[in-house]
Amino acid sequence: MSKQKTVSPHVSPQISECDALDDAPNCEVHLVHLDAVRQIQPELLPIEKAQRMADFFSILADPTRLRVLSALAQQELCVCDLALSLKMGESAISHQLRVMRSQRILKYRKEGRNVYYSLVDRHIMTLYQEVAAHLQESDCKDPSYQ
Amino acid sequence: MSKQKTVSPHVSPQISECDALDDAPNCEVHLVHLDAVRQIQPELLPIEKAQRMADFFSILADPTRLRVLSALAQQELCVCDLALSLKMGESAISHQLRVMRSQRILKYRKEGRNVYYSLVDRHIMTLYQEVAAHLQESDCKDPSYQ
DNA sequence: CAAACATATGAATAGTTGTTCATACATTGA
DNA sequence: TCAATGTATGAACAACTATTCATATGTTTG
Repeated sequence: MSKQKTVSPHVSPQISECDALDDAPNCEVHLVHLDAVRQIQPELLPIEKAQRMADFFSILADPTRLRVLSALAQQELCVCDLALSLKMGESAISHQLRVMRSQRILKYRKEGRNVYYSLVDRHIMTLYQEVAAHLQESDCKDPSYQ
Repeated sequence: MSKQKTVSPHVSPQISECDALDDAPNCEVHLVHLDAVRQIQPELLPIEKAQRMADFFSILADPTRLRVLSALAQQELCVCDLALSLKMGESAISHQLRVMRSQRILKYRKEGRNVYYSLVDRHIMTLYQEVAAHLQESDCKDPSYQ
């Protein structure tokens, strides 16, 4: 994660001459809604924060990791338990566990030659369940929500 | 999205001879916790569902899309407004809007030659805020939660 | 100590993603 | 109708991701 991509490497030429937005109202923009653009500006998620949030969501954007989480939501398990449960190689699982460890989603505990993983907290599961509910809804195409 | 990757194309050879897990307790596994593996099995997120959830989280796993959402959380905006706000090309924005439209996160409304986008509902923003809170917490490294 | 085992890690590969460029489509106004 | 404008889209490219294989590290047991 934390893809460290060059932050906006190419600003589009279409707007590059107009980047002094905050203090240059004499900008030669054609027909856009400058008032609206200025209004939302202060609440706009800054790039750095957006990147951190995206990194976090990226963790959950993988079916293998979600399945691991669904297993660990029930009880702590070691790598080979998880590999057997998901019918995947232990190396693949270990790699994914490291990803989740690095974002403080999982913690681990060594006991002999086994390493037992578990969830850091239930926060993730709340998200997990909310999205499950959301998907259920949109499957039913029920427009009555909100 | 919906990467249509071949569902578990290569089962690891380490466990391939042991895939009749549910009804073959005479499996020659070495030291794993077979009882635990069996316990969690019924609650394990199935691959297909995991894939759909992952697709959904993928939408939120991009800083540009998160920034677009933070803008549209305030008011509906047309493509060029968003492009100007984020200082990005209109094509890039349009591509991202399509992604979010396809997952029913955004809806749009045409008015003349402008297309105004807005959030389908506030559900997404709830997730957004929960993750923001989570990141705040883990920044502070406060272990008192849960 | 050596062998077996559990896990971790690095390199390599195939697949996916996001932006750009070029272009097409649709709407408006002259 | 033609030119200008706003948006959409396809192809191409670079960057990133997840799995696999091979190997390394550390632990237990004989």
